[in-house]
Amino acid sequence: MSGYDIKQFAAGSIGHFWKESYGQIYPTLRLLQKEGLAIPEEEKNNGERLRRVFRITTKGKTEVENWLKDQPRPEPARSELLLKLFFGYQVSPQESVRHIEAFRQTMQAQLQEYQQIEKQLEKNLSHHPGFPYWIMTLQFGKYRALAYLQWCDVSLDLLSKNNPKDSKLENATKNSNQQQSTKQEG
Amino acid sequence: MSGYDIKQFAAGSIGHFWKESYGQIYPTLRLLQKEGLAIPEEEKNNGERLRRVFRITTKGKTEVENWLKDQPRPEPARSELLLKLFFGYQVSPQESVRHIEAFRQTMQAQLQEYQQIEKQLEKNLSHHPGFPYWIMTLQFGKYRALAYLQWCDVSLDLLSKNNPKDSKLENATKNSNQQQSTKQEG
DNA sequence: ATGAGCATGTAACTGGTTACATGATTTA
DNA sequence: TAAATCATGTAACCAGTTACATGCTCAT
Repeated sequence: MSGYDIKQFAAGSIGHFWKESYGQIYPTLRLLQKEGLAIPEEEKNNGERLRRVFRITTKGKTEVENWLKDQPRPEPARSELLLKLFFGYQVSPQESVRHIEAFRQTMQAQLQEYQQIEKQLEKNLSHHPGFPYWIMTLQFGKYRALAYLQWCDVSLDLLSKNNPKDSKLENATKNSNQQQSTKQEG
Repeated sequence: MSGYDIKQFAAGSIGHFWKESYGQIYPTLRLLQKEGLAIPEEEKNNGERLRRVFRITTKGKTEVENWLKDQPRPEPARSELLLKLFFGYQVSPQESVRHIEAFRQTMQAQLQEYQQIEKQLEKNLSHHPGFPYWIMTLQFGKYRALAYLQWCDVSLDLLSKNNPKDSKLENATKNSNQQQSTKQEG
């Protein structure tokens, strides 16, 4: 693939749990070449656009396999949302409510996206050997999104109990599209 | 607080979703001082150890409040676990099973830790205005851990169906402490 | 012709970790 | 007396993003 291809592929497949920028991809491609893990194909320059396509070497493949077997590093825990909620008592509770509601919407959107991708996958690639693995990564996102949605509900509840002044007002005033049930099929 | 204090406090409170290193803390403290957001107290040097204690200014406090109100940035999505699982079909399925089992253990440990912290909090700080906010951040971790545990179960199931050769062998051979039920009270 | 998309890349910067250097005090 | 912990900090490095520069091609 070319650097551009890699970016496109990543965005359309692993995009919901991994992103790469060109500033990372192009220099890395050079590095892989220098280390003999990838080789450039003959540049298809004749008439067409310049495209620097790389191909993985056998050395590169074994390197990938070893990397796949290595224990993955844990995700660095850094949630700005939780950080702001932790100190939320220092400002009005509405501020925390706002954060959680925004987060809730993001999760709801994510969940729907996952469900759509899953349908597409099932329709088009259910016989690919990668299929169960791809489904797993999607399920991961779905389980997480559902859990977060539930958490949003109990947290909003907790905050409104803690700050009963606006709870009636808010319910009457707002277009309550966050009042939807969280219960869904896994 | 001093830089050391901040590190200690962070580890013991927001530690499960935010970490800071000295390499970050000490230079930042200087920066805050230069910007008038924090001022150093008189150094308690007399007889005792050198301690550079800082205090927040009123300007600093309003800055904090504004920051608390600002929408938190979304967490950068980068899961090495999912990345390795996504390409898992390129190596033996046992490799993916290993990753998931390791992850499962981590989540189980995390869940227990959260539950312990929650008990401690309830015992000692249930009347602090911050209490509901701190509970919320803990609940976040609990909901997530439970969801991940469920995901581990269905994923291990999926992989063993997909690769039925070892499923019987494995079940008989291993000390199956991962066979525990995931069902727990939220 | 104008803008979207194809395609390459670099430079500056930001955020953050790790390793190191130093030395006092407390505890086993 | 050895190790843990208190306490300060810096330098080097690593990972990663953002903004920029360039220019072609294709569809409207």
